[in-house]
Amino acid sequence: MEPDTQIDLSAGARSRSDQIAGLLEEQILTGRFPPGARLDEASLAEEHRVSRTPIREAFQRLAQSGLVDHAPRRGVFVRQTTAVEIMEMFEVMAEIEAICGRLAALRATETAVEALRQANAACRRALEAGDADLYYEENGAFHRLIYAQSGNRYLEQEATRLHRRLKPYRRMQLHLRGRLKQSMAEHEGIVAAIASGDAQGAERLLRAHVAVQGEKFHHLLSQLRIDV
Amino acid sequence: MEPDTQIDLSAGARSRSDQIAGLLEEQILTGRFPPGARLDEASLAEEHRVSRTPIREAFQRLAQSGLVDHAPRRGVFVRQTTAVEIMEMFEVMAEIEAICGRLAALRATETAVEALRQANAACRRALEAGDADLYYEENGAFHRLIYAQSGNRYLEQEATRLHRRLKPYRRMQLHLRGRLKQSMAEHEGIVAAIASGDAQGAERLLRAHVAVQGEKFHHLLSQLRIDV
DNA sequence: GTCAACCATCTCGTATACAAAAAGGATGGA
DNA sequence: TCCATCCTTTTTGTATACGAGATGGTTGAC
Repeated sequence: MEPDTQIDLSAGARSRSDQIAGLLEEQILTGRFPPGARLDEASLAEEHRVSRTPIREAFQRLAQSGLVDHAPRRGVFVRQTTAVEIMEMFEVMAEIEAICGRLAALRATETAVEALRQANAACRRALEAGDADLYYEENGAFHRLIYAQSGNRYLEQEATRLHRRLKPYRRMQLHLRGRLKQSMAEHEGIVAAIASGDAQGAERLLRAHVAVQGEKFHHLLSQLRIDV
Repeated sequence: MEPDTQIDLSAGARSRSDQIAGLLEEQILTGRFPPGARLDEASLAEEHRVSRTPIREAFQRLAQSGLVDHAPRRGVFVRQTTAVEIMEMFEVMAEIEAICGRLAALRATETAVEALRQANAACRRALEAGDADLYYEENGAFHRLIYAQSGNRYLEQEATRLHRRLKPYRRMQLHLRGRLKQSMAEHEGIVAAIASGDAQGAERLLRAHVAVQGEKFHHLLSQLRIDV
C-alpha cells in the first residue's frame, strides 16, 4: 500500500460501542447518572443486551472526553464537574469563539456571509415564533457556521467539541427572561462585523456574547443553589 | 456513596493498555509507523506479549487523540497529518498561547512571575551551554508555566494537550540557525510583559512567538521537500 | 483478453472465560 | 467495645473463542 493514501472513514458504519457511548453521554448529561455515580459494567451490559466489551470501549471514550473518571481496578465514576470548571470552560469558549470571529471576518467569502445571514434569519424566525428550543438549535447552527468560516479546520473541530461539551449548561439558560432577545441583538452585530471585515469588532462582540453565557450560568447557580 | 466525593485517580497504577498506548504514540511520532501504515492487532499483541484486548484499547486512545484513523471492520491506520493541518494547529496554538499570556499578565502573582523568571533563566543557561535539547526541554517548562498562570485549569489542560501534539514538528526546528537565540530574546519580552501586567503586550508577543514556529515549519517543509 | 461474480481467507467486533486485585464483612484479640 | 487481620465476594483487566463482514484471488462467461 502506498503510504500517502488517506483512509476514508466517512462511512456511517458506527459500531455498537460507539452508539452506546453516545447514549451514555446523553444519559449522564441529562442526569440519569448523577455526578459521583458509579457506572456498572455488568448491569449496563445486561441493559443494552451486549457483553462487557462494548461497554468498556464506551467507557474509554467517555473517560477521554472528560465526562467520567476511570479509577483503575475500581471502576468508572461520573465526573463531578464543579461550577468553577464550567466557568473556566465558558471563559475558554468565549476566547475561542472570539478567535473564530476574528478569522472569519478576515477570511469569509461573500457567499459564506450570506449563509451566516440566513442562519441568523432562522434564529429570528424562531425567536418571533417564541420557540425557545428551535432558537437553541438555530443558534447552534449559527455558531458552527462561524467556526467553519474561520477557515481553520482544526479550530473548527476544537470549537465544536467545546460547544458540545457546554451544551447542557447553555441549555439551562434558555428560559431566562429576555435572554433570547438580547442574544438575537448580539447576533446582528456579529454578522455586521464579519460582513464588513471588522476583525476586532467581531472578536470583541463574540467574546462578550459568549462570556455573558458564563455569567448567566453563574447567576443561575447562585439563584437556584444547584450543585452541578 | 455520597455523590459529591470526587474520585482520586492520581494513582500511578496505569494499566497495560495505557502503557502500550503511550509507546505506540511515541513510535508513530518517531516514524516507526509511517503515515498510512496499518497497525496490525495480532502482530502488535504478539510483540508486546499481550492479547488483542489491550492493543485495541490502546488503538482507541490513539484514534481519539487523532493520531490514527479507525476504519470500521478494516483496521487502524496511521493518520496522514497534512502540512495544512499542522499549519492550522500552529495557528491555534499561537492563539491559545496568546490567551494564556493575556490572562497570565492579568492574574499572575509575584511569586508566579518569579517562577517564570527562573524558568527563563534555565532556558538561557541551556542556550549558553549550546545544548539545544536541554533548551527544548526548558522552553517547554517555560511555556507550561504560562499556561498554568492563566489561572484557568481547563485552558491549561487544552494548551498542554496541543503543545504535546505539536511536539514533533517543533522539534524539527531545533537546529535551525539562529532560532534559539531569537526565541530567547522573545522570551525576555514575554516575561517583561507578564511581569508588568501588560496584557495586550503579552498576548501580542506570545502570538508572534508561536506563529513564527508555524512559519519556520513551513520553510523547513519547502526546503526539505519532506512529506509530513 | 477483459470483466464480473463467486469463494476462500483473513481480520475485526463481540461474547465468554479466567485470573488478579480490591472491597466488605466476619472473626478474633486487646 | 473497638480495632486489626483474614477471608469471602465482587469486579476489574486480560485472554481466548466465535461469528460476521471485508478483502483478494480465481474461475467462468462474454
